[in-house]
Amino acid sequence: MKRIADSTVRRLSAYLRFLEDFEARAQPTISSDELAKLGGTTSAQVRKDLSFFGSFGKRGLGYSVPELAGRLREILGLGREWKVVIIGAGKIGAALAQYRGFRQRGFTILAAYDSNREKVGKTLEGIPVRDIEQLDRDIQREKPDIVVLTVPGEEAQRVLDRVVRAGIKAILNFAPAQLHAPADVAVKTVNMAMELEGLSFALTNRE
Amino acid sequence: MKRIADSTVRRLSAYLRFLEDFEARAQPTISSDELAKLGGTTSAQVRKDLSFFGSFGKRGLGYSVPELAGRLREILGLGREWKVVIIGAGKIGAALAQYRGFRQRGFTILAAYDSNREKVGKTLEGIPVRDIEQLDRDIQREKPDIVVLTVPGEEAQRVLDRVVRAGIKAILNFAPAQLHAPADVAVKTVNMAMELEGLSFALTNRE
DNA sequence: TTTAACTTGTGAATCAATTCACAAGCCTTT
DNA sequence: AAAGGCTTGTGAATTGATTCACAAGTTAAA
Repeated sequence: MKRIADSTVRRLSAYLRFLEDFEARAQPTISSDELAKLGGTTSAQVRKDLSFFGSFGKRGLGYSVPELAGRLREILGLGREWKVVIIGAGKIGAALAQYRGFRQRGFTILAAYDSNREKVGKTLEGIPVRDIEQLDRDIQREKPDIVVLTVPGEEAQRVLDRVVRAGIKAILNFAPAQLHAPADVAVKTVNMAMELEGLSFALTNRE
Repeated sequence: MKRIADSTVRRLSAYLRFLEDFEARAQPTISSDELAKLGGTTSAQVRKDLSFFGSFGKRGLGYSVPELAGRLREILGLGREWKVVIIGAGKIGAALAQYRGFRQRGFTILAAYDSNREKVGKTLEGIPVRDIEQLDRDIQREKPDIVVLTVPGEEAQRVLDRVVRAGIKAILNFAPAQLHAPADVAVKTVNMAMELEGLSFALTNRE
């Protein structure tokens, strides 16, 4: 299969969100133009994005809302449960642990890990906090699919190396660090400082 | 000035991070190739990124670390203080309020706002939580530069419209919603669900 | 001085993403 | 059954980003 651009996947994700709204309101069909308006893009872009995966629409009519939603869930791999562990039981870890969007989309948080003995044994928004020491063992046993990193920047690469060695293939990183991973491991980084500096740049360089 | 791509600005931000490490270690110069390796890109990319803003290096030698760091701070608009308010004093708001990276880079959090009377009057990690009702008045008086949105998705657009009307030109959005704003308003959205679905896609569509 | 080893800055070339534009298909009305 | 109004799917064209490749400048050593 041809390599799909990251930007395309993000848009598919957005389309699915809109489709779910329409599903809830029982609207039967939607056109590429409607999806485009909602997503701030163009109808050609919407059709091109979908065309990488097949042709799901009816000329003259548009797309069946439930059918397209189903297809997108399939494409995005949302038909199954993904098991997630959070490493770092700080404020960000806590915020993520209570985030409903996780569960809603089939992401189950198994546990959080921390090295702080104060936190271990307690729960974080109902999720057990375990000792980081048992991480490797637990990965063997529970086979999580995704690791969310909310550790300090200095530790992020070390933890990443460790979970990659244990077989993890997908990482969502909130640590402010540039991480390096093998090509077969998907890493997404959310870097607040970078976003803020993007805004600072935009405010500074206005024509 | 020619339009600078978002990806370029993000890389500049990354380069600055590396330069600060080198500054701390008092290394006097650095080459585009070293920066590239750290940032997971190529030396040509580094030089091209910088070339949009001038020529800061010395052939045969590389870049003076403190000079280039200074230039990048200038380009990114980090020479001044940016005033930030957080709207939504929930878990994510709390996580952001305590995030040290903010202050470190000259972003001062003035206040958090919430509609929940329970929270108003208290503090969030040392930051006062104010009634959302006084937001417009406070924006007039304190003139914040950046608004961070951590409200529920359904409310995000309404709050955005409101702060835009009050004159805000930069918004960092954590609500899972597609926001629409006038062209002269910079909006950056951090959408956890989208990142997770990106990982789900990557795990699903592995060749 | 001359030479060798580096490294920048930048047009040109390539690669990638987006937009255009239109034939082809579907539905409704007459 | 024909016409009119929509809307898709997709090659082609365009626009944008990245990579190539090399002249030109710098330093250090001989």
